[in-house]
Amino acid sequence: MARPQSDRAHLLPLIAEVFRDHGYEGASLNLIGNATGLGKGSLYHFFPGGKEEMADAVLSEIGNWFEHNIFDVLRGSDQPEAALLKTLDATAEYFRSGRRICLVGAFALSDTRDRFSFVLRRYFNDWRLAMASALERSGHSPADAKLHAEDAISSIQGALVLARALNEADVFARALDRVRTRLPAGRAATKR
Amino acid sequence: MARPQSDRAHLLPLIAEVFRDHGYEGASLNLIGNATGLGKGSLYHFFPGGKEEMADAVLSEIGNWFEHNIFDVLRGSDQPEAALLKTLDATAEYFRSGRRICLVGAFALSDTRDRFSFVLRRYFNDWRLAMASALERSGHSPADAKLHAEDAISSIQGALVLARALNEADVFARALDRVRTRLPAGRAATKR
DNA sequence: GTCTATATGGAGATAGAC
DNA sequence: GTCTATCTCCATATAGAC
Repeated sequence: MARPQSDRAHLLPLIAEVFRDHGYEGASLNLIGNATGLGKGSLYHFFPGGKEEMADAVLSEIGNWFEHNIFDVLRGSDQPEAALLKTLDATAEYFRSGRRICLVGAFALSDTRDRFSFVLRRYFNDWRLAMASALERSGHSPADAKLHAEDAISSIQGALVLARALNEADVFARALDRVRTRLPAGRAATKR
Repeated sequence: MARPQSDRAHLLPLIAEVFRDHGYEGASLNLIGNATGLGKGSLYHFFPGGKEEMADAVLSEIGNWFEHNIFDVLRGSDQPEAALLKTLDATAEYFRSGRRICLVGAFALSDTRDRFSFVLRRYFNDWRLAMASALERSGHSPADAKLHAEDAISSIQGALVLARALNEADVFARALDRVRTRLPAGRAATKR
């Protein structure tokens, strides 16, 4: 099973994990080399732009994953409430139930923020829009849907911070339970 | 007005701001020197342990600020609901209504996590305990109080992430409004 | 207490053999 | 494609004059 030439896709999850563990600045090429089993020469063969191109590629892959597995599901489903619950499960799995941080969120709080600001903004904005779209179709007003989406996403992000700081992954599970509980309330609010 | 010898307290807010802007790794001694107007020699005079001691001192000062202005108020007040609202206002002011990040949260997501894990853990745990204490005295059950406190703190932290990533400070204001709205609900829940 | 060298290490990045 | 030098730069940290 010959690998296509210049196929760097299989490296991205490995590099992403180094970024998650050490941050952008802390992820040295030595660490990335260890994680991938490649020397610097090979790394620059795959990523001529160096570390910045690696981070770009990693962020792009993360964006694509969410696009396909979360955002598209939220936007496309004709059963928006089922889609919301399904994507929350997928989100929990992605973040390993609170044992894995959100690289995009971490980059937003670090000094890499300016470098990647466009991508960070798009990631969270797309997430908010997609979730709001599902909430609208489940009966919320547009304004209400946006607020609930924002609430859900910041609850998730905050829980990842707190779970990591306290070293209590359960914090994330409890936060996700609250998100699930609050979401369906929107339909009732509209019908009330 | 002679400054006491070896008084490094006035440096801490300046150094804290550099850490907030550039992260621990990104905050070089050159940047810190520029921010404080001191050369490296002077910096090592005040902080013989170098950058790590600076970060320790900064985290310690932040911890003290929250201890006095937030945690003590929450624990000590005989008007717990007023204390909750008052400390939320103080929190909003501290984070400049979403334009300033939480250094402790940022450290929790970066590779400095291990180095400062004890302090990070204590900060968030004390916050949770203090808020839960006030919530209990306002009528929540102990378990319920802990959950509500955890919810409030992760909402705040997540909103700081989101506000920074989206470059929309309003996200933080809206999150804090939701926190305020949810808190008093606890008493009703207990009486129900 | 402040500064200007300076030491030393590791970072990102490149060159070129294989 | 992969590797091993090697380059250059900037980081932390130190020494010692003033």
